[in-house]
Amino acid sequence: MTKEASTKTRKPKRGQTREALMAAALDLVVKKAPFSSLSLREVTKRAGVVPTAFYRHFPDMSALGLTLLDESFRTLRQMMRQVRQEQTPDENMLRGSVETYFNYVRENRAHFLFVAKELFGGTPTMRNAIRREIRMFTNELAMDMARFPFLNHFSSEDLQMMAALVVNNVTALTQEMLELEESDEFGQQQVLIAAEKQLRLIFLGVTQWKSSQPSS
Amino acid sequence: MTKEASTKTRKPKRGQTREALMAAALDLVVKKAPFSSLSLREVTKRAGVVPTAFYRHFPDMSALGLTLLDESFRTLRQMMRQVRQEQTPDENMLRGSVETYFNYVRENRAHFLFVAKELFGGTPTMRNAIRREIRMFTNELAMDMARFPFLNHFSSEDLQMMAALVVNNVTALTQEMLELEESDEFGQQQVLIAAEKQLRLIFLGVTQWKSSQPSS
DNA sequence: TGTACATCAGTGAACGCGCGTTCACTGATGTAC
DNA sequence: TGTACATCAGTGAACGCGCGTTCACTGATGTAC
Repeated sequence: MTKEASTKTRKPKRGQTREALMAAALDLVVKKAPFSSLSLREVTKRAGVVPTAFYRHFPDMSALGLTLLDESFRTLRQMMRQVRQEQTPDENMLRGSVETYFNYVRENRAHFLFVAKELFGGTPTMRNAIRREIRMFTNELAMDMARFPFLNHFSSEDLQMMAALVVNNVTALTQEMLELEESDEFGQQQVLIAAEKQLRLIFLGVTQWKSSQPSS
Repeated sequence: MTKEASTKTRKPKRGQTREALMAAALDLVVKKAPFSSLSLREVTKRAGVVPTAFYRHFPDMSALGLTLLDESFRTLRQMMRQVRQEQTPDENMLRGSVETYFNYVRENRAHFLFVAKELFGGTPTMRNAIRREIRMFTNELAMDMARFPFLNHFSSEDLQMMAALVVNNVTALTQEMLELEESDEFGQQQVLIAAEKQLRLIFLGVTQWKSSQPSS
């Protein structure tokens, strides 16, 4: 009984080693190798603690990985919702969204690199978790599209297909952007311009699709 | 002098362990982990030779990797050229090419899995080699497109952009297909249908782009 | 054709190393009364 | 407020293991004459 009441003044200082471990792992992913090939010992070394300290915070490396994954997508989801709510569905929306998104990628380079490297190289658990998130984005985008008058007469299969097309391309362009040096401003600008053009072309395809398949 | 003439009856039996090593590595990539996380010892164990035998054929694992990469792309390039030469640029071409390509992916699952997993997780050397190949496909596709009357008035930047759009999507769909179980015929069929639709939509976008930007 | 020799592919023992994980420990922080 | 105790985060030694690589070796295959 007293135990339940005694949680008043707890947890103020906890968790800073935990954060150091997560930061160390992310850091190593950026400048060395995919997360799945990092060793527990090198992560703790970079975090400045002894290897055994790791177990005070995570049962094993894969738990750390899933925590990083969660962290990566939590803020991304938030950002995406914001982008989609603020905009109206025309070409200005397109330019604005693309810029907002790629700025976010640049500001969260480490997290995106982490995800990109695990998308194919990670454990099955990791890969499935990432694919689930991407599928979720695709579904949300399809649902958003369904709300727009000039799109809402498409079948849900067609909307899914279009959303997938957009997400596939943005994913590919994100990977392309991550492959560039952080300092390569010109290259990054090029990717951004290409992204806008490609999405504009898809947008045109969608309007044309509308007239060639007026209803489903 | 006699030495040069003496190469008559050489090399008939050589190289079968070398091939066993390559097959073993590919095999492990399919059912276990990305190539970059395989150990020399497990590759030799699966190939049925002692670890030191490895050095008779490759200086190290990364040399084996680059050989596998070369093998993966050599046959793919060949197939792609054939596809592109046989077809005419209309919607039938699209359906036929997509089917031919994805059949090839299914028949060469191991090689594609190998490449997909290294595309982000591999060493910088490996990643660059893969990206160079993909860029080459994009360039060839852009050049092919330039030869068609209804496309040849676009700027080369626009053609590149369109080709990149196609290649990005096919790459993403290939990864999606590889993520499915080999036995999941239904899922594979779905990806194929989605691929056709998406490319058709891009095709429509291209015709529309033509009229909205009549010349560059 | 027969013999002596060179080349080559695969062997097996041995090395030092970084790995994940266990354990008993220490000292700091929080809690009860 | 002061004291006795519990909880907790980090330590450091130790373990057995798989790793890449070295080395001297063996026996088979190919070559010269």
